[in-house]
Amino acid sequence: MSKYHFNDIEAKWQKFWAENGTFQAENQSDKPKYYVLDMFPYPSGAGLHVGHPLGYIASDIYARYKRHKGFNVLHPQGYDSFGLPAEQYAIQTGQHPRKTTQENIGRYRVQLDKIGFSFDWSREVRTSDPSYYKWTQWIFIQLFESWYCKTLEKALPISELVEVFSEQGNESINFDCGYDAPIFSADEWKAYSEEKKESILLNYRLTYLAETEVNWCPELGTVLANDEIVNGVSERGGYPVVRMKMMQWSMRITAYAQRLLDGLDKIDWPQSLKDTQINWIGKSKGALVTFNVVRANEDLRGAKIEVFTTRPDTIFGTSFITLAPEHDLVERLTTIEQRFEVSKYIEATSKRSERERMADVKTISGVFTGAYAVHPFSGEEIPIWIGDYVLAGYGTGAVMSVPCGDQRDHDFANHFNIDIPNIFEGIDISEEAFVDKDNTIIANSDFINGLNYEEASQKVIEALEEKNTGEGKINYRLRDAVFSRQRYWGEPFPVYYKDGIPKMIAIEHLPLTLPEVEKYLPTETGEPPLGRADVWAWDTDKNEVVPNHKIDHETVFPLELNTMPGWAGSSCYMFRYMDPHNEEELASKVAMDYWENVDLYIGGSEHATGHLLYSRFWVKFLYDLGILSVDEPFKKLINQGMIMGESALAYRWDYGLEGKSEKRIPVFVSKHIIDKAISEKVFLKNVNKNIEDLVFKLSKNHDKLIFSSKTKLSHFSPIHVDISMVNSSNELDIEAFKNSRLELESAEFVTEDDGTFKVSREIEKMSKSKYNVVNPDDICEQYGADTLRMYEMFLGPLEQAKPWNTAGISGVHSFLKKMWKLYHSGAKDGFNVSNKVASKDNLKTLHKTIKKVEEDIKNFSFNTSVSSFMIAVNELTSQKCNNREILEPLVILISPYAPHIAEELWEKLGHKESISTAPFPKFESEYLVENSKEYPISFNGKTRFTMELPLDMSKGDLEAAVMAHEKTIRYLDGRTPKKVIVVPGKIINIVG
RNA sequence: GCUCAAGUGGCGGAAUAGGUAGACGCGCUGGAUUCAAAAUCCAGUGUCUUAGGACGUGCGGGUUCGAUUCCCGCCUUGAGUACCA
Repeated sequence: MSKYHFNDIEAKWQKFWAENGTFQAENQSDKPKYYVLDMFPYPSGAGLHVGHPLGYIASDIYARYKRHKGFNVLHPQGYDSFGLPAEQYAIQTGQHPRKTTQENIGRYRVQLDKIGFSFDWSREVRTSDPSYYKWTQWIFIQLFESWYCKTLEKALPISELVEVFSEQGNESINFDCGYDAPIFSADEWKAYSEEKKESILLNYRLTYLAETEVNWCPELGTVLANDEIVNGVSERGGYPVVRMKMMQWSMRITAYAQRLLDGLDKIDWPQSLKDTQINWIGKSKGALVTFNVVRANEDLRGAKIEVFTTRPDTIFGTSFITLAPEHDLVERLTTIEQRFEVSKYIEATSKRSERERMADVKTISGVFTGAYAVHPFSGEEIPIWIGDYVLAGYGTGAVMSVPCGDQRDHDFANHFNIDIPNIFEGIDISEEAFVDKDNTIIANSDFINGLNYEEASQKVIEALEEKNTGEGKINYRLRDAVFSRQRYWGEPFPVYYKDGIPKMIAIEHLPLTLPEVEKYLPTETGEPPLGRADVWAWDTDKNEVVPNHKIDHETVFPLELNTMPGWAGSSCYMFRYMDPHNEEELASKVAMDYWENVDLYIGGSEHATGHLLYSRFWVKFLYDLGILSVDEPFKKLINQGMIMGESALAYRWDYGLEGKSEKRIPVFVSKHIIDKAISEKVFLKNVNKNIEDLVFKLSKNHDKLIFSSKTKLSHFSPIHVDISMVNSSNELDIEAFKNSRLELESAEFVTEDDGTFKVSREIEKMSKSKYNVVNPDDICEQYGADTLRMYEMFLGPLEQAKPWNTAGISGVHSFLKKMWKLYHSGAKDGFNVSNKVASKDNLKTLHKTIKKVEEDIKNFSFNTSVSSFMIAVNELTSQKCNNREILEPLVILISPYAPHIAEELWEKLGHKESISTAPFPKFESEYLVENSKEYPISFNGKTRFTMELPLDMSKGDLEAAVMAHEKTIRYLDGRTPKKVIVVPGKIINIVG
């Protein structure tokens, strides 16, 4: 009987698919389209581990399934190949990031190919290719040439805005995007200098250059967007981040805040991910209230402070106003008497890093400005304070403090002995603020007494608008996204500067390719790495890049030195796949109209507030421009869970040995001995004889190893051990471990009585530094790609995080061997499939499996369909089934999961074409209700009658069958049930 | 603190419009085959048991003929978010 030689089979079919372009998608077809996409990988130097392909396997199964169902499937893959790791490697080694990136891509491709994905590689994109980033630059220019009209709620060409300005000024323009434009007339506009016009327009553009407060990471030498910061440190590397002002390009994503929220209703994404985006956008409804300043510094009288509040109903509880330390008015507002205190306070707060400020939310700090503002309704004078609990970046950077209704205001007022007026009916606010707005009845508040939150808020807003001292306002937490990075390995901006005004390079001259530099570090003067390029100036006559020394500010101008952030290249790549070689357009209209958007997108949830938000923003923008016919990039999204590594830890005795590292012998103690010492509180040397020997050895080296009844796990340091040195019983290969690192050569090991050394296990993220990485290449080599694919699915639900456990793979592997055998048993020399008519049992097994597998694929419940395959093959084996009628559809069923073995068997079954588009088998319910059997029907413990019921009848059919006997079924008290639910042998539900 | 998700054998996990709990796999036990091993195959495997059953899906209640599933209150774990006025 021929054996299952998976290595040969897999190599054969991978070659076949590549040579025949089996998975190349056509941009025109009579078939319906389906677009399946993975989040493309960043090709890191470490290569793939078994966790990376999880999502790719799932999407591949779905793509292959859809091909069987008669769809024209687009399933491309590419590389997100600009980014920090390659650049940092370049800084360390001097190697060009292009080179290392290319090498890494090469390694990725080999690894991916071994797993047998049905990617259409003819459509591959790389974000660092000039032919690709040409279109990233092109989109940037489109954004620059557009502004967002709030009246129409869409982006419009900036040229139309210029027309309006020169015809009627800007008074009628509804912009409302964080820029208070000074009003000008048409005549004034025409009289402005070119420079002035440009600087005004810059405030309207969807990408704009502005002095913004940014998150500067000194270690990385670059600014970071909000989503690139986690817990106050950089996401990559965990370096501190400080806030500072810099001239930066920004993306006006805030213009799209509402549409980004609304769009979530139309797309099929996990609710948790939608929640994350909703939270990030952070819409809140409230009011803008203007307080007039009185009793301030002489020259500031009559100034206005705007505050944003979500609780306009509590306006009569305002007993002070608090400004963020960074607020514009702070310096000018402060009275002479308070000037010293205030500047001291501002200096102290500015020194604190973002992280310190976040970590230390309990400490209340602030300072009085000496100034007062007047309450818009009561006319009372209210003190103006400064406090760092008010954030400059949210709302207006100033709040009306209502200590009775907000805990932070309450704490602040208590701390500084400020009045806490009570405006709530029957509520005691002496201890803490009353924040429950749903149960609020307002009191002591003039015209809103007795009203609830809803009514009072509305009345206050009406009154504010009437008095022209405020208005209803919706505020968003979302900030505009900083788009400049002071890095080398990213897309260059297609921008040059003429008299300090940014100008776009004409589209026909793109791409503007990344210049060569000698070093990848910032310049000595603190400019970004592109400041080192010698050939980085734009000649507006020749329309090309020329050496810097030719800059004359007449026809040759300096180019932008920043590059674009990582998310620039990933925001629209899904459209480039539709027509990746098009040199005239991002993709042809025909291709984009045909493929529309991604039907199924699979990737990690860590991109919730980055890529997945920015991508939606750019797509909505391109939709406004009429370039795209869809305004969401991804119809359905699935977040695959992470596959975790199972780290092995050996415990090193460290207690009481601090500071003696130079002469210390590392001593490792087996896990069970430690556990025993801890749980039984025994002296360790009583546990195991070889500890005494060890103590003796150590004492010669003037160290002492003391285990006592007070031994704790924290007295040991867990050291990561390479998982290849540990067997499935958690026993360490001591020799291999000793030889793995120089400092372990002399190490001593306290072993179990049987001489073994046990490690403990911990589930952690897979990473090289934890020595817990499992390489898919090894698995493919040992078990085959089909086994890897099925096992990764079998591990558990797709969305769930789960540990990798190589031990379990044998079950899936032996299933494939059994599957192979099904087609080969009985004949000495190989393939043995008969044309006999299949038995009822055979057909039952087949159709049961078709039903289950198709349901599972539709529900993305791939783990359970692997179980169904196993059951099917076991049943067919014991039925001695080798009928073509059964085995041919069976191999199609399994081909999305295990495509190589399926192709091989398909060929052996006599087919010339690839199995990939063979029609998916049809489920016939008749085969499942063929057999029937006598069942006793009983309820309330008593047998009532027996009736003949089909073995695998659906629940509904069973019910119907019993309903026919309805009259004979009675409760013990004689009532007749309305509905009877039955499973074979038992009545299980009587409703009546 | 807030939001969300999840707690089922030794392990990964099945099963929810409420209806035979523990599918399937790993592991373990016994057997066949083998000089032996690997591989393969067969049987068993939630707990207790007086062998008839009894008890079992984090804990405590509730609804129901019936609850892993629904409701209320806890506990635990994980994820996200965090002075957002």
